[in-house]
Amino acid sequence: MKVAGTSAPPETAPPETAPAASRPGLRELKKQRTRDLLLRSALELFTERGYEETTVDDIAEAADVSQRTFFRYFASKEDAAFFVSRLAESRFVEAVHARPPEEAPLDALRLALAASWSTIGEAVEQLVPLELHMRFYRVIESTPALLAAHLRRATELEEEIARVVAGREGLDLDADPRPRVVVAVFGAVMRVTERIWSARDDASLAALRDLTADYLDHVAPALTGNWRSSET
Amino acid sequence: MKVAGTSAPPETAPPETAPAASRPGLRELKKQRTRDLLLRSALELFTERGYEETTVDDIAEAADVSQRTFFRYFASKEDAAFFVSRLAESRFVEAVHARPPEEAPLDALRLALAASWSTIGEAVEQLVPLELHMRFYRVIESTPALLAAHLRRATELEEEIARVVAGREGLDLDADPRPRVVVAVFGAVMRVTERIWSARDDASLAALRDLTADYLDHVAPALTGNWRSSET
DNA sequence: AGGCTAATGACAGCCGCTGACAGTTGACAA
DNA sequence: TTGTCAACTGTCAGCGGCTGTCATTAGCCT
Repeated sequence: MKVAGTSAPPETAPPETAPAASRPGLRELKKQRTRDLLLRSALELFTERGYEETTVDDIAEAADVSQRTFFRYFASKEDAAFFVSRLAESRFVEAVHARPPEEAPLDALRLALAASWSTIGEAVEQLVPLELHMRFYRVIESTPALLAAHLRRATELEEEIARVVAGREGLDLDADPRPRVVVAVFGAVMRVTERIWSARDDASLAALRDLTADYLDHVAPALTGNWRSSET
Repeated sequence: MKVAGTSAPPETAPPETAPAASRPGLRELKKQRTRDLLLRSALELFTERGYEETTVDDIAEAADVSQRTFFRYFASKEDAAFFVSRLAESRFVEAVHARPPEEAPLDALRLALAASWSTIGEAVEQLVPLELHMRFYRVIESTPALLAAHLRRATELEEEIARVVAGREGLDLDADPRPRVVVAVFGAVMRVTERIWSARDDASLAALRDLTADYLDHVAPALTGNWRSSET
């Protein structure tokens, strides 16, 4: 039986890193460096050997710290794996917020996505090479445990976005099914796209962007009646 | 690093149980009983104490076998948790297969679902009390690790159904995005429904059935333009 | 009855993860 | 500068999920 720890685990983002901006300080700098090093070491090992084949000890050793220290920076091995993704997702959420409220919900989501690609790319690059992050997506798709975690995180993100959409439209999220339904549909198409993309050769962000745009165009036609009477 | 075992793990369904039908035999009978007992013990403990709070040792002890034996029947703790779900899902897949090919894809999925509820209920009851299975759904929704696994399994199921849909329509699954898109949309609505349902009081199968039907009616309206100009 | 083989239990060990404790090292004031 | 405090870290021990190994048990078949 696992009990809730008395100490505060990092979970998603270390809250104590906040005052770093005011005045870095040698201590904060070292922490930042250790975390970045752990992060890069982890992603590199994951993409080279595979996620399951990489032990936390391997990562810690690559970053010259103890295994215990790894777990002081990341709540779990999985937490480290999705650290960069969290950044990217928050950019998308911001983009949705920024959409003018007169746009229809599904359009707003599409346009927010289109607008945030470059921002996402830049944000990722601050942390790790963009190409490394993109390659890691293939590891996610091909590793059951990671894919499962990815999907769960995706639904959490969808809930957050559904709240934004409901707010835009002035609706009660629990009374009206439509916000969650549109967002779920949007998310579903995104995940189908990710999957197809990760199975292909071109692992670039541009390829993902284009494929996503293409698939989103097929949502409406795919839902209407008889496919055989209309052209592809 | 985990290595692939030399022995064959059960994974999803024990393949050696196949010849049981020809002539049960005392051996097969005992195996069946042990597996059923492990399954029920697991689900009961999961719903009573929670999934994380139940160790495999607890389950094994409740079924009077060693922990090692548990892992001979189920590939993992998670595998046991979803054993019943697998049964239910296979019934749904069969129902999709049975739909007349002239129905539009989304209609076929809806009608297959509507047609399979009772079949699913019966199939589940063969294995464990239906009410136990329904209660366990709430555990799934409230346990991150289980929810993640559930979502991953759901996407695998969607891939299978997408193949069926593509077959019905005579399309190449990898060339035409529409089969995967409809199925993904359908699945997305299903998961939203499950979530809402599990948060409510009425944990009955009938409640899930009605809620699902209701939400599926909202798919088309939710995707079209301006919500404020049309009624809820 | 006796041999064959599947099923089981007992044991050891890996890996993810956590609590506890002690040692080290920046931060900050006297 | 120096001393104190708090933060960061390493070490160690231990739990739970999971697997390989091997000896033992128990159904099956002649």
